Formats: sequence, structure tokens, C-alpha cells
Amino acid sequence: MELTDRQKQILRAIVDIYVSTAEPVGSKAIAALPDVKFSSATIRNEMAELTQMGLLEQPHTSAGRIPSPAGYRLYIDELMQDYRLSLDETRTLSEALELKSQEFDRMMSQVGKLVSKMTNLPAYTVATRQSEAVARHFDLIMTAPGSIILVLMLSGDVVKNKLLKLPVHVTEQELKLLAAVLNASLTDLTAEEIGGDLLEKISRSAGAAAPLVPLVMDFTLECLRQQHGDVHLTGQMRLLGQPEYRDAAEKAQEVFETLDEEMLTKLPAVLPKDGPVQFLVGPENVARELKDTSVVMMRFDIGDGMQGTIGVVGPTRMDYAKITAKLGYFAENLGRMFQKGGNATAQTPALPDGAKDTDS
Amino acid sequence: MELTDRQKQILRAIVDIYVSTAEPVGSKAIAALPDVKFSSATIRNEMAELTQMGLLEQPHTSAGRIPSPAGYRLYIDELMQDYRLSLDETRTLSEALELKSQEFDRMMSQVGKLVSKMTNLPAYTVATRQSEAVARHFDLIMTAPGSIILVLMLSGDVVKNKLLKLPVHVTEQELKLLAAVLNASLTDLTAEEIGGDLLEKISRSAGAAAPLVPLVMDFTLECLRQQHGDVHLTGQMRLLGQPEYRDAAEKAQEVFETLDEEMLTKLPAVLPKDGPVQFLVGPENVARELKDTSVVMMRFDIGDGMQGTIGVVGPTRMDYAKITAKLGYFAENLGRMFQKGGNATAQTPALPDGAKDTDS
DNA sequence: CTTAGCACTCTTTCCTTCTGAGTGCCAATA
DNA sequence: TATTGGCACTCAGAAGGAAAGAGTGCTAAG
Repeated sequence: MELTDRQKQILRAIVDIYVSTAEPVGSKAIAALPDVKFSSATIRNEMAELTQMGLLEQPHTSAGRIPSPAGYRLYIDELMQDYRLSLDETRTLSEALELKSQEFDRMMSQVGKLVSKMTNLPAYTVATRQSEAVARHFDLIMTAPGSIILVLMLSGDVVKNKLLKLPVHVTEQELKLLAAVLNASLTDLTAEEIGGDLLEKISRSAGAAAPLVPLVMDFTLECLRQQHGDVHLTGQMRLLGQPEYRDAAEKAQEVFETLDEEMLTKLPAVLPKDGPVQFLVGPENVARELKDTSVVMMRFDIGDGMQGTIGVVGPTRMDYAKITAKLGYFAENLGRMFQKGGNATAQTPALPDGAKDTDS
Repeated sequence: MELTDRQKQILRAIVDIYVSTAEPVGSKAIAALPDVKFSSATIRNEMAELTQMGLLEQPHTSAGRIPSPAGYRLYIDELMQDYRLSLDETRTLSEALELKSQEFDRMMSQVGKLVSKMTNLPAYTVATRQSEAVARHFDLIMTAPGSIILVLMLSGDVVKNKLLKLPVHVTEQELKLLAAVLNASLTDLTAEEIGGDLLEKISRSAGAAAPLVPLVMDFTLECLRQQHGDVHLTGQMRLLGQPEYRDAAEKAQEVFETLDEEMLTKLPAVLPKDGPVQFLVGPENVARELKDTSVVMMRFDIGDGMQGTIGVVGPTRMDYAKITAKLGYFAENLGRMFQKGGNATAQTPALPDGAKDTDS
């Protein structure tokens, strides 16, 4: 049951139109397209056929057609045309990408905001650890008597810190010693490799700073066990800009109750190992609450066992082509930034310049 | 034009009822209250009077009354009864406050989430710097050849870090030297006190690591100039749970377009120096878009020149008493945590146990 | 195989009517 | 004089239709 070229053309047209109007598409609307050479009656017949095949749906008898989830899937997999960013868009994007030099976490959060702004949809970012984490470096800094900051550097260039308040008094000298011991014995070990005997051993070598050791160990283990960085979800409210949520506040609320941080951290796992982009369309999604909601995710490489994911949440009717293009641009640039270096400022890559642009 | 006791009683009743029902309050509803000893006709007369004074409003001729912004203001300033958290609530709150030991920034974000969950409204947290920031400690850690992490500790126990990628090769030894130089000459200086000659001086002493110096300086200055930490705004969607926004997605969207991060960072500044809590009611707010929206903010002390703010965003009709109580509980505990120490785990303070509890 | 035409369906919109909550005012009452 | 019961009046919102319009499926002709 392969589709004929004409059927493909019609399906594509329906998705394209529906994506931008959010209204069911009638046969006349398609017949009116410049490169459609057949009549609305023919289109009606084909549409009946496509509906039969489960690629289209009819909200009610006398309405036009909308794509079914299967229809979207086919569109995404086979019919979608590469959306080319217009010159204007690339310019805006690369300006936006000139992230203020910042810490990693802040940058991820900023990227999320940018993506959300550019797509006018909710967006999120996560950093996921690919390989087992190990500690790379310990640092103990006294800020006031009894107040110590532990700075812990992990693989993946992740830096964590924690304020430790201490009942006993410790001198600067003793702190230095403890830091040295930690760096000597606790680095380059995975969480599993750190056993109980190590705690004792370190405590013995730590002298007066020994009471600090369990606190440090706890925090270290906690950090090592953390599989992913913070989830930065922003622009939730933009979902309300979409017609399907405009008067369905409840639905929008449900979406984010389901799509909480936990869920979002798990999503990157479904990304296929090879492809950098993944579409979760409607009911393919795990939860029923997300029936009309889709997620587009894209992965980029951070290096050193870490991997970033940017995602966009929107109605199932969303402009997959455009969003994929935009996400792709971000992912490419971010990947470049992390790989090649340069101090966290984006390059402007050569991109094919723009064609059609219908604003979402 | 002082209010009589009876007028006060009526105004208070109207606010109390309206807050929980979100419906205009009629004279009968008030007359039905157990401790109201006069008839609905009398109440009607008083209500007409209060309306005259601008404390009440009438959505339309044949509807009940709702408090005007001035009415809320008077309620908050004079009429509001202390809401006592019930035992159940304090238990839930103190369980919630057992924050996972974490870095400061994460904790602030977690607090925001908790507050939002407890109040069922959007909430935010910010840390604001009260005094001029200075650097306390520098640390340079090589993670790979050409890849260096700068860890910078500021006053207020704030830790920042940044990945520096370096074109030239630098040895561990040279990095140590540079760190020592930085710690000797760049600490305890405010942004203003760091001048151009310092850059040169440090570069000269830095030897082979000299190319790093401007990068470090830039980042340092950037951090020192930062007046506040990240804003953590969460639970925006909960605003939709409120009847006034239920079918007014647009309005909800506008609220957060206006109340963006920039705005939120500025809000704590309006907090009076003495009181720890501040109410922004409807039109008192800066922007017209926030007409029906109010913000309750509470400050808590972090120590070392830093100050935290937690805030809740909601409809002007919100349960100020209850929200103040809950925020107060958080603020108190957080203050305690930061002041006294203990490793970032909340104590359960003795609180008067509960009375009335109408769920919002 | 395609197309024009037409009857039919069903949503959406616009009116109209109706209901009920709540008011303001007046006259009676304590 | 302050309070109260009573009553006419107002107005938003619900409920019920009627009309409009978009789009379909089917049939018969090209």
C-alpha cells in the first residue's frame, strides 16, 4: 500500500497548511494551491482514500481533514522538506548564540531560553552523562572560621560546590592537607569504586580535618551518581500562544504536570544512537495527557562523556521542518563550541541561505 | 474617614470570602456568617458606603461586591489576621524543607519549586547582593591540555566557574603560579578597584600563562559586577489553576511577559528596609499588564552581603494571610540555615499549631 | 480516470428569551 | 436615629432555536 505521488503531494499539502492555520484543511484549499493541477473533487476522492489508510482524520463529517499521528509520522519520515533558514533567521540566530561567556549551567539555561524565544514554544535543555563520572579535582576554601567551600570538579568539565559548616576548628594548613589527600586518593574513581574502607583511610590521613571527610565523601558520591545536570525548562507559557491550548488552560497545565523534570531527563534516552534528532508525536508519547502534544529533541556533543539535548514542546500540529532546522542550527553551533573550543562564543557557520518563510 | 468596627468587619468578611470563592460577595452571604449580628439590609447600606470610599467595587449593578486594590491594601495593612499554619502544614513544610544537600544555586531553585507547590501558585527566588562583591579565591585546574577550568569564589560564598580553552600550551606548574599571583593581587578588590594597570602587572608576573590573564580578568569583572544570582521562576502554569486566568490564557501569558527575569530581579529593591515582607497589589505594580496580579515577596538573610528573596505571584484575589504565613515559614528556616550553619538541612522550629484551614 | 453539480451534514454564530442573584430605596420598626 | 423587611428593578449568564456556511460524498457526464 504505497502512496502514489499525488497522494503524497496531497498529504504534504494538508500537513503544511494545517501546521500554519490550525484549521482542518478542505479540498478546495488544496485545489487552490498553485502547483495542484487537479480538481477539488479528485482531491476529495484521494482524501477519502488517505483517511481510509489512517493517515488523515476528520473532526466531524462536514469538516476538512487533519493529519492523524500516523500521517505526521509519515510526513516527518518521508515527506518533510528541509526547511532552509532565511538569511535573516541565521543572522538573528547567530546573534542570539553569542552567549555571554558564562558557566556551563547558565549557558544551557540561556540556550533553552533562546530556543524557546526563536520557536515561540516551550523549550528545554539537559546535559546527560554518557560515561561513568569520576572526580577530577578537589578544592577546599575557607571563607570564615568554620565555614568551608568544597569545590569539586568532575569529568565532563562539570564543577560542583557546596558550603560546609563545621563545628570543629580547622586551620588553613590542615585544609590544604586534606585537599591533597582527597586529590590523591579520591580522584579518577567511579561511585562504585569508592568503598567504605576508603573513607576510613582518608579520615586517618586527614588529621584534624577528619570530621570533614564524611561530608565531602557524601557530596562527592551524590555528585558522581547524578546522571544528568539540571533540566532547564522555559517558556511554558508560550504553549498558550498555540490555538489548541488557547482556551484549554487545563490541558496546557496537564502537559507540564506530565512533562516534569523527571520525564524530561528520561526523554533523551529514547534518542536513537545514530540520529541526532527525534520526534515524539502525539500518542507515541508515553502518557495519555500528551495526546495532542509533540516533542522534538536534538542532541549535541559536549565531549568528555557528556551530551546535551535541546528539545521543543509543542502541539502535535507544529512546524517540524522549521523547528528541526532551528534546533539543528543551535545543536551544530553548540557542538562546535564545545568541541573546538574558543571561549564559549558561537561561530557563524556557512549555511545555505534562505527560501520560503512562513512565520509560525 | 476612619472605618467603623462594623465596616471593618464587613470589609474583612468580603475579602475572606472573595479570596476563597473568587465570586463577588453579596450582602446575604455576609449576613449568613455566624458572627454577623445585623441584617443584609444594613450590610447593603454599609457596602454602599464602602464602595463610595473606594474600598469595594461592583463588577456590574446587580452583582455582589469585590475588594478594590485599595480595599486589599487596607485589608493587608490592618485587617488581615495572622494565618496559623496547621500542624499538618508545618509537618509537610518541614519535610519539604529537608532539601537535598546541594549547591547554593540549586537550593534556591529547589526552594522556589517547593514554595510554588505549597502555595499552588507561581513562585520565584533570587539572591541579591547587598554589598560590593569581591573575589575571595581563584583556582585554575587543567582538565586536558589547553582546557582549563577557572573556579572563582566570591564574597557571599558564591562560586562561579568557567571553562577556558587556550591556544597556547601551559604547564601545571605555570598554572599554579598564575593562581598564586591571582590570589595575591586580585582578591578582596571590588570591580572599581581593579584597574587597567593591574592587568599588566599580573600579566608580567604570570610568565607563560600570561595569555590567560585577560580571560580571567574579564570573567572576574563580569562576576563582580553581577548584582544578583539567577532568578528561578517556577510553576508558571499554576497560575492557570486560578479562576481568573482559567479562560484567559492571553492574560496569563502577558503576566509573565511583563514579569520577566529582569523585572523580578528588580522587585526585591522595593522591599522596605525594615519589613521582611512586601505586597504588590494590582495597580500598585508598575505595569498595566499586571492589573489583576499581585506579588508577595519575602526576604531572608543569607549573610556575607547576600540576601535572598522568595516571592509568589498570583491573582490580586489571593490568600495573603496564608501565603504570608507559608513564605514566612520558609524564610525563617532558610535564614536559620544560612546563619547558624548545619549542613543545609532545615530545623523544625516551634510554631504555634494550627487553627482554621480553608484550602486555596 | 477526472470533474461539475447537488443534496446532505454538522458546526458555528447570532438572536431571543428567561432566570435568578443582588441591588437600592422606602416605609415600618425598635 | 439606626436597623430591618419588603419590593421593584437591573443585568449577566444560561438555554434554546434558527440561519449561515463550509465541506463532504455521491452521481452522472465528459
